[in-house]
Amino acid sequence: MAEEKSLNFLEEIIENDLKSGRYRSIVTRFPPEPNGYLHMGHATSICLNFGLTKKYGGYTNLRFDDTNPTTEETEFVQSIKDDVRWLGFEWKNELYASDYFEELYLFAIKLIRKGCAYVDDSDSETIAAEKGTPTQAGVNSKFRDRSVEENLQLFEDMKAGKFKDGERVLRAKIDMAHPNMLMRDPLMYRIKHAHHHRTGDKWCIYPMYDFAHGQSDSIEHITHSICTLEFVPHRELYDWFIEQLDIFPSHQYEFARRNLSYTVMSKRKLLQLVNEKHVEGWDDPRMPTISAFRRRGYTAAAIRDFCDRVGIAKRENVADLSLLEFCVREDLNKIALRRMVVFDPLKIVLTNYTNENELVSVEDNPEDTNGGFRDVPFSKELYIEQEDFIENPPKKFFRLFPGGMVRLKGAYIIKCDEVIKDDTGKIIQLNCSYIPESKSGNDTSNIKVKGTLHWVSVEHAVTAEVRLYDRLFKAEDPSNEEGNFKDYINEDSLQIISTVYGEPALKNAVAEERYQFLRKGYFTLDKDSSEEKMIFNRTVTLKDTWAREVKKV
RNA sequence: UGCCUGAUAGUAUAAGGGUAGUACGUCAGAUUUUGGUUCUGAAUGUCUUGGUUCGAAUCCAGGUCGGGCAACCA
Repeated sequence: MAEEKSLNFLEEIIENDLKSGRYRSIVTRFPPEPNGYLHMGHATSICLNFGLTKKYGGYTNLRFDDTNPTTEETEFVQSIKDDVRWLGFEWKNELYASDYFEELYLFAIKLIRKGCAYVDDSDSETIAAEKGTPTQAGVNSKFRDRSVEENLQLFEDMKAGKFKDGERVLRAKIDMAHPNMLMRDPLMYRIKHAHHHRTGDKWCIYPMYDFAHGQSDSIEHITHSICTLEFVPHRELYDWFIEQLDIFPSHQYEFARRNLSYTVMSKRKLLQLVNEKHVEGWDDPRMPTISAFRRRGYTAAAIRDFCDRVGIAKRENVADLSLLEFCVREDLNKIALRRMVVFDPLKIVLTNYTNENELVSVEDNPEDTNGGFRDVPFSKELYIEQEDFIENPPKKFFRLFPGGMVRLKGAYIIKCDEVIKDDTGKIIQLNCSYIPESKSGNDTSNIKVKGTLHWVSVEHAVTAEVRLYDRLFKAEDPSNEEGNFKDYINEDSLQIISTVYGEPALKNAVAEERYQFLRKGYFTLDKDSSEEKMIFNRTVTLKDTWAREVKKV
C-alpha cells in the first residue's frame, strides 16, 4: 500500500473548500507580466496553479498582467506561452488584463460614484510625502474631498487625454492613517501616453496592479488566486476593492517564492545579466530561465519533478541546486542514448592488433532492456582521455598506467606497454597490446580489470564542439552576500572545447534528443549547431565519486 | 518605534496533543564492462524561556532572529 503523500497548505485549503461545498470545482490562473522571460520560480508557480486544477478538477487560465505598457512586449508573450506549453501545461483561456480595460474603467467610475475614489492633482513627490512612513500616519491630499461630479469629469478628462503623464491620478479613498500603507488611498489609475502592445493607442490611462489584478481574478471567477508572499499586505486592498465593487469574491493565497542556490531569480537581476552581457541572452544555458534550461537539455519532466519534490510552504527558502541536478540525472539516465566522446585525446596504438574493419556492438542505453545496440568501429589507433592515464598513479586509481590493464568499453582489455613522450616530456602516445580473447560478450580471458574506459577510433572519429557549463555564481545565495550580487559571478561558468572526438554515431545526433557521453555527462545539441559543426551543451555532469576522492587528498 | 509575516537535520518539506518522518546532500559498504545506475547502512533537526497537559514541534504567554510594507512597478 503506497503511503499517501501529505498535502501542502494550499491543497488543504482547497480540499476543505471542496468538502464544505464552498466550491464545486476550482479555477486558478497563472498571471505573468510580459516584461521578461519565465524562470525557475515561475515554473514552481506554473506547476502549482496548473497542478492544482489538474488534481482537483477545474481549469487554469493564462492571464498576462499587462497593465504597464512601457515595460511590456509581445516578444515576451510568445516566450511565456512557449515555456508554459513546453512544461507540459495547457491553459483553458488565454487572457490579458488589457482585455478588461473597459470593464475596469467602469469599475473605477462605480467607485467614484460611491465616493470611494477621487482624482488627485498632486505630483508623485507630494503623494509620496503625504503617504507618511510605516511608523507615521499619512495626511489627506487637498484634492481628497472633491465632489463626485468633479471627479467624474476629471477622470473622463484623464481618459480623454487632456492631461500629460503624471498630471493627475485616480486614487481610492480609504484611510491615510491606515497601518497598512497600501490602504492609504492607493493609486488606481495613472496617465501614460504610451503605446500598448495590445490596445495600441486606445488608452492613455492604465490601471495599477492593485486595481487590475483582483478585479481580473473576479471577472474570471478565479476561486484560488495564488501569489507570492510579498503580496500578503495587498490582500487587504484586494478584498476591499472586491467588497466595494460587490463582485465575485476571489480569494488570494500566498506562498513563498522559490529560490535556487548558486543563482539569482529576480527579473531585475536577470535583466542586468543580459543587458550587461554577463551572459549571451535570456536563454543562455547558464541562466535559471525556463528557456535556458530547455536549451541546456533539461527535460520538462525533470523540472516538474523538481517542483514536486521541493514542495511549497510559506517560509523563505533557497532550494538546493543539487536536487534539481538529481532530478534531471534521474530522468536523463532513463532516456539518454549512450555515446563515446573523447574530450582531451591521448593516442594509443595497439601494437599486436591486425584485424581490419572490426565493429563492436555497444548498447544504446543499459537502463533500457528493450534498447538497441549500435556498431562502433574499432581499430589499431584509438583515442582515450588524457586523464585516464597516469604514469605514477595514486592509490585506488583503476584506470590506465604503465603495465596496467583496463577494458575499453564494449571492446577488449588492453595493457599499457610503453609510454612515448616528446622532447618536453609530454606524453604523446601509449603503445599497448590488446587481449584478443577478452572481447566483450565473448570474454574467455579470465582477466578481471577494475577500470573501463571510453574510446574512439582515430580514423573514424567525428568532431564536434562541446560547451561545458558550471554554476553562474560562486556564492550559494548571491543576493544575500555582502556587496553586489555581480561580485559573485563565476568567471569560469562556461568552458568551450572546440574539438572533441566522437564515435561515428554521434553524426546522427538530432535536436531534442538527449545523449550521455559515457563517463562525461549528459549532452544535447545546441541551437547554434550547423551542418558543418555540431555543438553540444552539457546539461549536467555525471555524479563523479572519483573526482570527490581526488579532492579529498 | 507601526503593520503584516515566518522559524523542524546542511537544504527543502511532513507530522495538526501520542514513536520527529521523507527526499536531496554528506559519510560508509555491496553490485557494476560508465568511479554512472542500482542496493544496504550511518550521522545530523523541532529558535528561546515559561505555562497548560499523563503527554507539546503542535495549544497559551513572553522573548529572539529572519522577511515584507513608505514605485504614477508587478
